[in-house]
Order: sequence, then structure tokens, then C-alpha cells
Amino acid sequence: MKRRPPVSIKTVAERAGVSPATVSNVLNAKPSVAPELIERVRSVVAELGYVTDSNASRLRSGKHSLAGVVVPDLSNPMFGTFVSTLETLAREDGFDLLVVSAANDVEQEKERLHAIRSWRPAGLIVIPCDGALSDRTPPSMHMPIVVVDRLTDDPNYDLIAVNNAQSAAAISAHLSEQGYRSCVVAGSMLSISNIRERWEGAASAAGGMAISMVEVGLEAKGIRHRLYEILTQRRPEALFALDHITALIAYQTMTDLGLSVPGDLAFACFDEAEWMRLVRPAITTVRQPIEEMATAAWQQLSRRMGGNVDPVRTLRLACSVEVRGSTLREGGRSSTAA
Amino acid sequence: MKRRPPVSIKTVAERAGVSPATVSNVLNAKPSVAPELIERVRSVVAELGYVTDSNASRLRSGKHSLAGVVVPDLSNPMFGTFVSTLETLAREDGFDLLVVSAANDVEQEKERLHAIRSWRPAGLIVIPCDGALSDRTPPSMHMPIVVVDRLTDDPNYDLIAVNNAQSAAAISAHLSEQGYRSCVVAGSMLSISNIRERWEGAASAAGGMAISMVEVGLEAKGIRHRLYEILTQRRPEALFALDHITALIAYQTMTDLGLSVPGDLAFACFDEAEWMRLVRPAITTVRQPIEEMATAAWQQLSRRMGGNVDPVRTLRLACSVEVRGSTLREGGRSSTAA
DNA sequence: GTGAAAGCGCTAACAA
DNA sequence: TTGTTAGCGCTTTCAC
Repeated sequence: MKRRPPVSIKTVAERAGVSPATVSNVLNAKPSVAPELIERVRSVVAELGYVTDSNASRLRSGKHSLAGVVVPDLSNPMFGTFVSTLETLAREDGFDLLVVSAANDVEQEKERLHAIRSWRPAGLIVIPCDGALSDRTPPSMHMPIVVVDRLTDDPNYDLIAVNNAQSAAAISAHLSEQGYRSCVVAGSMLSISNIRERWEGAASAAGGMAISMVEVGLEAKGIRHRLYEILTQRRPEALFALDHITALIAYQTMTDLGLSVPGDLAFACFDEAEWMRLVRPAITTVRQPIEEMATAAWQQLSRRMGGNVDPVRTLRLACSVEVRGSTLREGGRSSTAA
Repeated sequence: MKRRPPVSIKTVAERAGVSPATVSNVLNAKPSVAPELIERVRSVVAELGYVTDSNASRLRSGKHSLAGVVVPDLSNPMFGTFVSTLETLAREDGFDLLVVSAANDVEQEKERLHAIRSWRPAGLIVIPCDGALSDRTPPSMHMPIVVVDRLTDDPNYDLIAVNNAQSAAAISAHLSEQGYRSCVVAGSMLSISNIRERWEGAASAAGGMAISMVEVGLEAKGIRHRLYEILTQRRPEALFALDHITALIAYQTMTDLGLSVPGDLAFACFDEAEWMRLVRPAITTVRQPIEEMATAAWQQLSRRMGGNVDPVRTLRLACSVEVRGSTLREGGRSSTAA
């Protein structure tokens, strides 16, 4: 292991035969430095592999270049993609990202939200575990926050979300049109706003189709149990899963039970994942515009960090509804609609 | 938006009628503070929602509580899970994690590796994009680094990886035993050490089966093109995909071409993903122990950050080989082996 | 155009 | 037991 005494701006200054202030001026591209000194400093910097300490710099200048991101669960590829996209955008603006995940646990989220403040980020992008965010962000949270994906009880934050209700309604209407007469809608918890909005949207557009909601929770075991009950006892003509984990376990359970889709029942999901296009028939889904959400979130945070104090703003992005074989009555064809 | 003047340790001190040093002592649980003052300070801290500035603290005390993680691509759930696990472990040790992804791009990785130093992390866990890591970590990188998943050209770092060769050999031997007489092995690039090790392992255990390697690259379009060629022109009796993205596109292509598995050809993968158990027949895979890798990596980094200077160490963890329907000759049964 | 000095928030060392 | 002082690495201000 290589270990050497840390190199600071002083080390560089001495070695270049200039003052620390000059080194700082060179590194921050201040106009009034002699070309010769710039050259000299640059070469010492390269030689020593010196990198400015962002924090000491922030401490003195007050200029932050760190933003925080809090997501419910990094092992969900949806959130991974979200963070990835954010990171690219942040880099372009000279920011680094402190990413933390809350393991889908409100307590952990609270703890993380608190801990992240000790790094003094200039702002935060949060996908909250559930709606009761205000408990976790006391007024002493002195930084702009943009909430993504889920509504919260706190009206003080900008929000970027999707049109959950309309998209779910489109699925519901589609199922009804296809002639299915009963539909169970399964989702983690109605206390998560997007699940609630999706259910309400689906319910509103069911037409003649009997529709009902089942909350399955967030834990695999419980979800499996509930879905098994639904599939063996209630036997609806259609199943609509409102989130990825529910969809995954629902499909597993249907496969285990030997149920055929859409012969035995139709199947649709909110949240698209790779496997939904790999299985046969492919699965009808609502696809969320994750990259767009990330872009909108960063733009808004960027504005706020720049000092913008416009009234709090809510942005709803449109999803695309992908109708595929899993919900089509025999003889139907698949298509894509907005 | 809530904006108030930042609260520092001085604000707390004044408000509690004590000196900043006393506040510091209370917050760091130093033994010699009067219970009464502890109480007073605590209540002001709570009232103001004060949180210590970790960086100012580090600046003075020299104690770091930040570690960096560099992964090739966060939208890959494997890496997401890896980071998630690390995060939990780091928290337990009082560390926060600065996570950056390199978008599978060597240049970006280099840039990120450089930029991350400006945050002065106490150490780094890196899953490198490819083997030429030494270009990107000059000797001035004064911190312990643990490399995960992929070998590099730099012998100065601890390494946590899996037994790629043995596991791939197990798949190859299995295919051969099942009676397949030709196998194409497809993977991103042989310049990535684990792909190389997997190919070598597979080749070594092919027995009488004709086996050949195709590098398909990292970009979806190119991968698709190469696989289409393989499947339409070479028509091997078995296909073994060495990484997740190749596996995904291979399966899509096979589906698009209407090829049946294992009837038209057998299919196996290295790297397990959810969908591989959802499709029918389920797919034979090598499952990597991601959580174990994360745990081992953190333990090692933790040791190094604690000052340990033992010789560089390489750890190889075992994968589990999951034999499923996609490689079984008609009438065979599925099983699990180490 | 350059450098000396002050000070950002914090804590270690020491004085009271 | 508590407060004072100094200084971590940096940038800003202001002499020079």
C-alpha cells in the first residue's frame, strides 16, 4: 500500500516557489497571474498529483459543489438508472453526488436524511419512502429539496412526478374494453402516494369491470402470501400490479401455479422492467420516463441552488402505456399508445 | 423554500451560554462535561437542528468518515445491490459513502477517480471498467484501495473476486455432459479480466464439445448485431453468455428469431438476474455472491483504513451454479450444485 | 501581478 | 470542569 504525507496547497506553493494564494489563483483560473507562473504551478500540481480539497475550499469560499440524493432502494434498477442519469447531469454542472439509500425503511430514511446534512450539500433530491416526509425534514434543513416520484405531506418542496392516475386509468380502460369482467389491483401500500394515485386512476376508469384493491406490503414473503391467496381464491379475470416488486412476485406465483397468461387471467404492470418484454407473451406495462424525471429534478434543483425563490412547483410527466400480449384477448394485436 | 442563516457550533455555543469547545465536547461525548451542561447543549442542538460539519471536523481532527465507491454502471442491479450492501456496512462503522459510476467508460472512470480525491475519502472501493487501472490511479492516490470483481494490472491493491474460471468450467462441463457438441461463448470483452477468466475456464472444461469465443462489446447495438450473426449463421448447439447485458440481448434475439430453448439450442449465463428464473424454461446460471463480495470488500478496506499494512491480499469467493431447464436435454431434471 | 494575513467551522492542546 | 488559543487547507482581501 502506498502511503505518503498528504500534499496540500502549501506543499505545491513551496515547491513552485510561490505563495499559496498564487497557487489558488492558478487553480481557479483567476485572470491576473503571469503565464510563466501558471506554467510553473501547473507542472508542480501535475508532478505531485495535487487535487484541491473541495471541503476546505467550500469552508472558505462558501461555494458548495456537492448535492445529495436519497432513494428508497438502490438495488431497484429504476432508482439506479435515476441516480446514474442525475450523476451525469450533476457532473456537467461541476457537482458531485452523495448518494444514500434508505432500504425502503422510514426510520433509516430519517437517519440518512439527518446524517447527510453533516456533509453540507448545496441541495437534495429525494425519492421518499412514504408520504410523511415532513417528520424527517425539520425546518432546520436549510437547503433546497426536490422531491421526486411520490407526493408528500410537505407542501414546501418542489415535486417531479408522473401522471399516475391517467396512466393507470388507461390500463384499466384497456382491460375493460378487452372484456375482462373482474380485476384485482395489487400494490405495496396506499400510504405511498403513487400507489394511491394509481389505484384511484384504475378504479375511475374500470367501466363495467369489477375492480378491487389489495395492499400487499413491501416484504417479499408477505407479498407472495397475499398474491397466492388472490390467485387461488379470488381468481379475477385480470391482475394489475402497481409496482415492480409486486409485479415480479405476481408473475412468479402465476408461473408456479401453472396459470397461463392471458388465457387464465390477464396481467398488466405499472413500472417497466427488462423481463416484461422477455417473457412470452410480453407484458402490458406503464413505462415511466425515468431519465426525464432525473433531468427535470436536476434542472429544478439547479435553479434553486442558484438562488431561485419562485413558488414551489409541481411537474407531472407523461408515461407511455405499452399494450402487449399479456392483456390481449385471443386474436388481438399489440400496440403502443401515449 | 425555507432559507435561514446557517447554524454553526458558535451559534449553538452562544445560545447555550457555553464555549464552542464545550459544545464540541458534548457532541463527541468527551467524559469531562457537567451533566447540566450536557443537557443544556443537547437541548439547544435539538432546537436549532444543528449537525456537525463533518468536513470542518475532519480538517481539524484528521479523522475521516467518508469512503468512496466507484462502480462501472449503477443501472446494473448487480452493482446497485453491491453498493446497497456496502452502504449498510459503512453506516455501522460510522462512514458515509460517496458513490460514483463510470458509465462503463474508461475515460469517465479516470475522471471520476480523480475528482473523488477532492473529497478526501479515507479509502476507495473500486470495480474497475477494465484491467488498465494503474493509468488511472497514480502513486499520488494516497489512500487504501480495494479492487472488486475484476483483476487489474496494478499489483498494489487488495482484490476481492469470484472463482470465475472454475464456475465457467462447471457450466462448460455440464453442457458437454448433456451431449451438446458445439458451444459459442459470448462476452463483452476479453480485456475485462473476469470475462477472460470465464472464457478460459469454459474452454478448459469443454471436453469433446467444440467451443469458441466471440467478443460482442459493451454497446447494445453491436451486441445485438453479433448475436444475430451467431444465431443465424453459426447455429451452435449451445450458447453461453458471460455477462448480464450479453445474456439479456441474446435471449431477446433468440426470442425474436423464434428459436426454442433448449430445443433449438441450449442457453446458459454467467451473472444471475431475476428474469432468468421467470422465463420458461428457466435459465441455467452462475450466481455471484454479491453481498459476500461487498462484505469482504468493506472488511478489508476497513482494516486498511485502520492502518493495517499487511501484504496485498487476494480473495476468491465461490459462486453457485444453478442448473435449470435451459440447458437440459429433454427428460432431464434441474438441480443446484456448488 | 504577487503575497501576507485573516477567517470559514471545527477540535486538540493547554491554561485557567 | 470549562474556556482560550491555535491551526487544519483553503480563498479572499488588501497591501505591496
